Amino acid sequence: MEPAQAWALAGSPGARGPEEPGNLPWFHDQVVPAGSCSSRVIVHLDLDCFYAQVEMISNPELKGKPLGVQQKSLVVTCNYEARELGVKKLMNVRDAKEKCPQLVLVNGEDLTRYREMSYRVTDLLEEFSPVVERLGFDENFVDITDMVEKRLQQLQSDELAVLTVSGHVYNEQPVNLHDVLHRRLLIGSQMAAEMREAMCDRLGLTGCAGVASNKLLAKLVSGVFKPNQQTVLLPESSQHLIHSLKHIKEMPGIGYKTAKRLEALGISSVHDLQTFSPKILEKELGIAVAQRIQKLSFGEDNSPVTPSGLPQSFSEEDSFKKCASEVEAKSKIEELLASLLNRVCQDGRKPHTVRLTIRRYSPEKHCSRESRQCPIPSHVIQKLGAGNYDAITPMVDVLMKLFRNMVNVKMPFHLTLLSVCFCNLKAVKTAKKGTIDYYLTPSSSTTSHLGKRSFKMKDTHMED
DNA sequence: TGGGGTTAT
DNA sequence: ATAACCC
Repeated sequence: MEPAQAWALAGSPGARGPEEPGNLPWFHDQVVPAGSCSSRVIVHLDLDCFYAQVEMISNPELKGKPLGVQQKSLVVTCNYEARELGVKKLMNVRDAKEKCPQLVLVNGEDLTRYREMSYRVTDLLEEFSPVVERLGFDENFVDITDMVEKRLQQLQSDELAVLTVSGHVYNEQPVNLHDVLHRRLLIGSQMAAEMREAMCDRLGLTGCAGVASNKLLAKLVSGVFKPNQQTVLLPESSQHLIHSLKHIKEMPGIGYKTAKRLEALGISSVHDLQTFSPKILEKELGIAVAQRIQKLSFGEDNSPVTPSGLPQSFSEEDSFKKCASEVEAKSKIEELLASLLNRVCQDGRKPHTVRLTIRRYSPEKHCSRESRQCPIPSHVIQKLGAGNYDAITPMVDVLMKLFRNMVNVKMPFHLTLLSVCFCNLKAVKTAKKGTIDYYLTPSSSTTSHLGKRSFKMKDTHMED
């Protein structure tokens, strides 16, 4: 944990800082009436090399050694010991071994344990505020505006005077305790520290946090001090933060494609994007993208933290060098399906749509995927859940129809990826107590709903 | 380049 | 159904 920073008190009487407004007495509330300003406090939490951390928890003997997590021929992530020896994320296994012959590799193609730990993190954060948005398996946004406001109201004026930051302040900007926005962000930094401490104490995980007034800035600032540290951004430093990006591709929300198109327009820096003609940008990218990314370039992002809740889809995929026959494809699809049925069973909800995705081999060309989807026949949906053994054969039949719809099996083909996705998940009707349905519904008594992420109990005798 | 996810069109 | 984005 970082030591309390000396400049946390830089806004005390006598210290420099932004000029005090008028003749306001110390700690007099500012002109912005409570509750009437729409400024938010957002925290972004980002676990350190998440897969590697999970592996080190699974097998503590790996701790202290350079560790990489391998999927196929890639080291998808690695711990900090490995990074110090030159291993990078998404590095080829051959290059990684060459750089670091002592590198220990574990296979990370099965995401089950990562997914489970990921949801434990989200669940923990939801104890602080229900407004938690997941981003991948290892990042979460939390909107703590309301909690911060409540804590500030509780504070007495003598406590306000000694309010301190937890962790770093971006750009070493002095804190002004007279500024209500600063006060709120400091409380936010303390709550972020509490979240990180809870993650460490209860799950054994370390990570970074960023606290700012919107998602974009919180995410950008969370990565400033790594690993296992946190940073708060005060509003006066937001321009400094966004201009610290060396290229617009580093802006979250500007991906590979958009960056390429912007580059074709001569836009490569944040400043280029800020000053580019909005009209021309709208014509090139469409009004929606143009307006959104140009706002991003100023550090403006009004997108809400959208609670993720339960997942919208479950998918499993496998990539390989070559799949060129229908029987081969069928056996791979059966494998993917077996794992998926287990997951769907545990979730408790039922998918109403299934999708099959393939990637065809093509030399050089950027890999594009094709997919076909269809409703799951209702009689198959009903077979989902219990042992789901009766569901597998009809599901494979459905999937092979989708397969033959995409791939002409009478012609030679060469696939490099297969993926099966269950989506359009619907809650299983829960029969009301006392009704006829309650006593006739077969699955309701084996479903346990302990909070949001319910699960199916393993076959146990049914009482009650 | 893996094995996932989301939203917009 | 695809394309873009995120990790």
